[in-house]
Amino acid sequence: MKEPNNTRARLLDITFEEIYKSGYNATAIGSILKRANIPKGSMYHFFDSKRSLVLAMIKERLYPKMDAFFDYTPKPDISIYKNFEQTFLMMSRHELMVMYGCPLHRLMVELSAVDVTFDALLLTKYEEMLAGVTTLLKEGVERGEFSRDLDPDSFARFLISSTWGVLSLSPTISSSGEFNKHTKYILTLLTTYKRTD
Amino acid sequence: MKEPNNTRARLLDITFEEIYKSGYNATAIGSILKRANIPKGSMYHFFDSKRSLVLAMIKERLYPKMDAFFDYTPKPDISIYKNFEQTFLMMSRHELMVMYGCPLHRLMVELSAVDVTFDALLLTKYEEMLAGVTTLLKEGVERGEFSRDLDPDSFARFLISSTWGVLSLSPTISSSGEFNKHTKYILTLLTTYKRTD
DNA sequence: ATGTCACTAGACCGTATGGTCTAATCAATA
DNA sequence: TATTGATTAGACCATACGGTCTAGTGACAT
Repeated sequence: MKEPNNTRARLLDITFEEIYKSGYNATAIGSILKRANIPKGSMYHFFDSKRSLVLAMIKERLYPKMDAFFDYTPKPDISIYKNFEQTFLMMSRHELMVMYGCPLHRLMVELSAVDVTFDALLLTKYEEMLAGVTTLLKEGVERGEFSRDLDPDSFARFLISSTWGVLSLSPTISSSGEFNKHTKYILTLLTTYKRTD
Repeated sequence: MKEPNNTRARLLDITFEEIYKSGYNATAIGSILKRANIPKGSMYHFFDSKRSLVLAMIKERLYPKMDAFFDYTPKPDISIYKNFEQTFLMMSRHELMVMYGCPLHRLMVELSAVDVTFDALLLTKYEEMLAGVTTLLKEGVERGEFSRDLDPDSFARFLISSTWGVLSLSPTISSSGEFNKHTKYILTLLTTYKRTD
């Protein structure tokens, strides 16, 4: 029996890395193939274009990674505030994230305005993240941890976009320390909505 | 007398627009020339490469525009808080900004990690902005408007990067309304540091 | 009138890139 | 052993792009 063919998998792995680091347009298909030691024929056997290779990479690598990383389920034994705190801590320890920013964001910025298919695909995940963060905040309000003045949806948008903002300055400016200060401000703002009565 | 030759100026104008909308790599030099109705020879008479054309555009168009737009001088008759509020209001009314984000940020994200010359040039302007916002916040602390707990430098970084973050989501997500909510959060956080004693 | 110099004009070139095509492998099955 | 179907291999092609080159053109100075 032929041993499991890992060409497609390796191709997706390396495509993820290259696109993450250099972006879509700046990454030549040839450089991916060279690094992966995979001939062109193989690639065009599995995918019919660079676009569909990257589309598959997004679905089969990027999204699973994000799903494994973020957990939007409110934990009964932990305050929602603490929950956010922990997630930010995890992010700050994720070297790639601090170094290259959020891969979803990078692709959105580069491709959303240009390609409808990418646009739709990437937006879906953004909305999923948004819904997740919103859920957590809603739960916080319902638990009475936060005041009803807190608008979960709009705060979630602020939280995500501002965090993408700092991360997008990497690697030029942003460092782990920079990110931690950012976290502090977000959490301070969140504290503003804590109920004290 | 020959009437003033505006070829170079027009070239820079259109280069600004095209690069702003599509980014550096995605903008072909040919498309700029076509739109401007300028032959290649003219362009290569004034500039020796695409890079130096864009470098000149940054210095002679982008930066002057930013200088004309932002004013970091603390006004004696207006509170620093009000000052920020007004600047955010101006930004929200700037359609291009809300639509395409901050051109400086876009170029930084695309080019900083790649090209040292761009990196240095763009970073300089970022640091200038940062210094400007920091100055305003420092003045606020010195006036006693804000508490000494406010760290001007780090808050300025947060303010800029988070604002770039929302703007970077345009045109897909961000709209004027979105931006206003962002402003609200930033100002709320700033209010946190207001001295009340 | 003529020469000069800044600028215009666009054909042309080399390279990089995405994508195609055909021939070889090779494991599984008949 | 022969056949088949999936996969590998890489030469090859078309195009787009940045950049070069040479020949004009026209205003101004002499």
